[in-house]
Amino acid sequence: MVDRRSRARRTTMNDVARVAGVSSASVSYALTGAPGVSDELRERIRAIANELGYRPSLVAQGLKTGRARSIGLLLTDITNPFYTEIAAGAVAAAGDLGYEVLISHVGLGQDAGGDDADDAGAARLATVARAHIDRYSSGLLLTSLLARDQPLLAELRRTHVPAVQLYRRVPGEPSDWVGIDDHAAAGEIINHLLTTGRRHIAVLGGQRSSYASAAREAGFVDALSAAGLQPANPDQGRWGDISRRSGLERARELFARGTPIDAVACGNDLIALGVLDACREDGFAVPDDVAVTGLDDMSFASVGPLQLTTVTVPRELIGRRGVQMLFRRIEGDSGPPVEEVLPHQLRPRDTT
Amino acid sequence: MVDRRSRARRTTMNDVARVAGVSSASVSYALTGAPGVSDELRERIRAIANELGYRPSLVAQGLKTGRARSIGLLLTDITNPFYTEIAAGAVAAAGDLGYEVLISHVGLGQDAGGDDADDAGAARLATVARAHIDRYSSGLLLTSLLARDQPLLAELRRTHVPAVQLYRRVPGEPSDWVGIDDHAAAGEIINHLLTTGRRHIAVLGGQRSSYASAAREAGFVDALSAAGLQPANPDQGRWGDISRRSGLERARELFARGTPIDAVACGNDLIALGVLDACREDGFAVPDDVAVTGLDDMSFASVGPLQLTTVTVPRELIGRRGVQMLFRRIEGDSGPPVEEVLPHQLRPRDTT
DNA sequence: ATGAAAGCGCTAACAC
DNA sequence: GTGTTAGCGCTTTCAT
Repeated sequence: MVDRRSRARRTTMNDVARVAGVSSASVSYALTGAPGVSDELRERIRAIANELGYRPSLVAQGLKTGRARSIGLLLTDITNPFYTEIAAGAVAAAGDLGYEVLISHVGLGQDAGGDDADDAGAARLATVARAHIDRYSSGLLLTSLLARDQPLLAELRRTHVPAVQLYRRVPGEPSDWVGIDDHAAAGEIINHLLTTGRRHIAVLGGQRSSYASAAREAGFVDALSAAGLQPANPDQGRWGDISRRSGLERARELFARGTPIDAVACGNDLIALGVLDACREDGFAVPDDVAVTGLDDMSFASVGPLQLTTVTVPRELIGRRGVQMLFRRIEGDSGPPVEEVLPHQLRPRDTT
Repeated sequence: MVDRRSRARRTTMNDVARVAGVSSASVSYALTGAPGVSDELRERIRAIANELGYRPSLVAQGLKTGRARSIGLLLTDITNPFYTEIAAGAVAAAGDLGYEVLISHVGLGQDAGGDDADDAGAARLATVARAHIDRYSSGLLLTSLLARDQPLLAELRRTHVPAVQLYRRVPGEPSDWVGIDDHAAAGEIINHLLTTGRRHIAVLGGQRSSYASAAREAGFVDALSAAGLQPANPDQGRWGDISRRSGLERARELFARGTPIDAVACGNDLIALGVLDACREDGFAVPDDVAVTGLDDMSFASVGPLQLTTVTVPRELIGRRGVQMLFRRIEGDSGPPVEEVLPHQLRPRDTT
């Protein structure tokens, strides 16, 4: 085996036991703090373990206990700063609880491609999730779930794998979730746009099968309706990926179509940045010719000359609360699903 | 045990063997594709495994083989888009090779705080690295190493844990590395600034103990010297964290000091964004009053009105190559350390 | 207070 | 071609 040759053998609990002249059970007791050894022996064993540079094998421990003492955080796109800010919060909170967070970048397929065409995305996500489970992950933090991921969530529930959804959620699944009131947030954006005199507002949302995106779209449309208006662009143009590229491409189309437009309300910040790219490309002045709004307030939404009007959400807190909710489940709480709505706030800046 | 109660028992290889009426060895052979079973039996076993929803325990596999078939990617700050773009490349490349990438956000201490004061940072990094090792990670991808992390690198070498350094590197350690020619890149920035008529150039670099930051600082200074100039700010003002906050704070100080300055050359993009924030705050026009340059070309360095002059580096490729280099080592290659210098390119944009 | 021993679920000799 | 078996390094009864 390549292994045994290339890798120096680890110091094991048995090595420690041998040197200390005790059984491995005593070593286990001593090191884990369990009762069963005298303080004196405990100290002696600790010293020897230390001396030998012993570190317990988390793999053996995991196999024995069935738990890895780690939680998995699945990121659809690690390149999206909004989610990495959530991740930072999650890691900090888990650290406080003595757990590790192992992050996976799911990649391709999820936020890309058509709305339903990509079962590949669902499959990939499920594969990554199962890999964490097969490593005996104590629980899963899921971001960016789409309707098509419902079977995965159901599987997790059936197999009693603790999981909480962050930000996005699959409707109808009895699962814990932390996020914001997307419908309200979107409404506030529209009202702000209305207040500043905009009337020809195009809507560039996320994926139709994303609950959050759908809620935002509805929030945009409803607020517009309340003012006797409707989006300046047709329904099918309103859905797409929540990426900068998609924002750019859809804005180009929108501008090329020549429909009169004085604002673009985007489903998230990334889309809005793409729209800003398109404005620059096509020579539209923001906000004079056209206003642009985002939603999320990721940190790069406001940098120097770039000052996107958006809705800020407590990113770190989402991560922290998610971890705490997950912990309840890991510890055995089997109460009804908790859905926690965190506060958001409109951030008017320079693009409106 | 909370475990066994709350979690349905997994289907094991033994379950499959029992149902198939064969030994677990045959199941193992059948499923791993090893010889030792007839095609017929193999198929039957596969079908049953499938039927039962059997998935091998990666933990048991790991304990047995000593390898987890996963690689660990340590990110100092998952919130820094430059590194997440590298991460995306690494994940893609590892996927091609049938490995998983488990990402850790090291957090606090690393890129924050003083230069040496924070041994806490080194300790935290080492802890995270060891956690991966104790999970039998096949190898480690390390980013953002500082001089103080040399002991960790030495430990990895001693214990034969394959590791490659991405972008930053600890000098003097015989370890694989992929990155760019920092000194040259910094020089090109200065020459560009000089060409556009700037003469009072302040330098806002990264940490003194970061090899890359030091090389860049030297590149800045050397290019300035070649033109008979020197940085407009004193040496001690040139070092700091590679964060937006640090850029903002140091720029404020710089501007407050009142030294005549017509350009700020930053050690990376994040610092430059902070400087841009300060310019906006203090009413400095960019580039008319002052030019600002970055280094890295992370994707958010150019968005709509934000068009930072910087040096672009092949981010995804760094991740990909890193994984490939790591693989050589995992497969047993024990040749001399490889240092791969990837191309970079000046990207003049609107801040100069 | 301490030790012996039985697994956790898998792989890899080694028998047959 | 197929089965038996001995661990991998731990935790945890159960004896002593």
